[in-house]
Amino acid sequence: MTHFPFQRLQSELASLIAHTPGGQRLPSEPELARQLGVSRATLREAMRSFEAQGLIRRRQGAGTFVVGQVSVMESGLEVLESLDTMAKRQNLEVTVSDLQVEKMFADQDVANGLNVPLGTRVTRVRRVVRAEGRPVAYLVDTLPEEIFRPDDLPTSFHGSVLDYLIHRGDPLNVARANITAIGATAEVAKSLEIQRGDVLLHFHSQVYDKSGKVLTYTFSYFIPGYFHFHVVRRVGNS
Amino acid sequence: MTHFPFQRLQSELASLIAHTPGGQRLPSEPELARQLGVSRATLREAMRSFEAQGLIRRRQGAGTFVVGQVSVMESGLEVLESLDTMAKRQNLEVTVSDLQVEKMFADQDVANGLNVPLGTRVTRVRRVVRAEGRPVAYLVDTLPEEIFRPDDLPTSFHGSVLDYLIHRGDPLNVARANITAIGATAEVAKSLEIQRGDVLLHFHSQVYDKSGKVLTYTFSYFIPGYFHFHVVRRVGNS
DNA sequence: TGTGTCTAGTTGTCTGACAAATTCAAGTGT
DNA sequence: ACACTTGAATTTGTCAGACAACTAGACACA
Repeated sequence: MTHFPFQRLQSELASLIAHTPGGQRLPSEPELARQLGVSRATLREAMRSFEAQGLIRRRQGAGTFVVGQVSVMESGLEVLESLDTMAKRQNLEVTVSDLQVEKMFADQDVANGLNVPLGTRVTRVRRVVRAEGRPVAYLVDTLPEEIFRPDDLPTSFHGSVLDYLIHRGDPLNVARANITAIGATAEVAKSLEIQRGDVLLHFHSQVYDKSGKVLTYTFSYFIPGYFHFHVVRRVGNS
Repeated sequence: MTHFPFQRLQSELASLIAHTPGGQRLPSEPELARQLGVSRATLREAMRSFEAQGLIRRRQGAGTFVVGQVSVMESGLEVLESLDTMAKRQNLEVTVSDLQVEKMFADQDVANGLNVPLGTRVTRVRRVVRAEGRPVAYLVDTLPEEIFRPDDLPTSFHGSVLDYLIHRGDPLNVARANITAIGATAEVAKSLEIQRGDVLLHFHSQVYDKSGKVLTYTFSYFIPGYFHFHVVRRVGNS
């Protein structure tokens, strides 16, 4: 039952990748196919699934490389803090790239997320967070323009909307984060320099002020392995 | 730059799948390849990545089907409750299959997770949770044998270790859950009837009693889309 | 009614080939 | 000595066609 080439192949490939140091090149596809006793087409289908898991990276003309893991960022989800402060707390070097700030009008999704009428003027901030030069997270914040106007950007703005609001003294209260796992969409894949469909941890969250109004509506995409998110759960004794 | 066949193909395939009702069959591979203007080999590589996202399912000899979403289970992570009570709270029908209870000795990972010496006698409970007949979660609980012995299983035991401990009156306190996204391993893929490498939400958690002792060490794997996990985060003003 | 068989259709895999991108060393000119 | 060009070798990306394995439905038969 389990002797389909594809499944056996995945098993052996997983082992090979696990036992190969990060950054090192795998044998070429024709060579690997010969060693594992399958055709190149079948091998490539299996490779595709490992690429989607972020375990390998293929470059035409160069070869297939095993990606190694790096230092992780640890965070308890009960506390709302930016990636930047999270990184600073752990003495990790992170940089921000592809910072974009733009005006737009609320579509249905944004209107729902921010709890504002359709077509409301909003500001959208996108950024890619990198650790050790590689993209590790992609963040998209959307705020009502009355909260955050692109024009009054301080020169010190480094991309963290949350840090900016806190520093500005806004009366933040709580955030609600929805957590799931997804495959990367085209837009996200491009920003994180991965393939469409690669596995990502996804937060979809809102920050409320003390009056219950939504201040920001945020999509966060994290490449697994670089982060350790945890949460403490209390027994529900109703 | 973006006109490589594979990327354009993924885009068009995503659209096709999104616009096809759940449960319906897609055109055959030769037919689709002809329509989209690519070879069948390239089409299959793209298909593989969508299968890994759980959007389609292929059956040799039958065809390729898009999987429709079903009702979701909603849960706040701050409260520790079993999947069963979560489902009952929402009037959802869930069933348990492949329930296995076995004795074993703690390996390095279990010893760390339970904070016990290597080789300690432990009990492991595995089960697959199904909604509407399809697997949606795979749970592996590991407990010291002094806490839970396979022999004293009540006949009413339906798989939830947590419910059992609570009902027995154990002084549970809190749980700590680590959250990440992973590709399915061979074992998990088999249990959840998916492909190795398919994207999953993964919890890796410990339940503590009031004295700080670890009662259970649990691995949970959730197929995305069936669950809505959320957590409330408070602003960290130290 | 039930059962086995046949057949057309579909996915799984293989083979061989060529295109496109990368790398690196040899060569060339200044 | 140094910068640049060229070209061959290597590697991944894509293609075409073929056959095997499997499925579902139609059909004949008891």
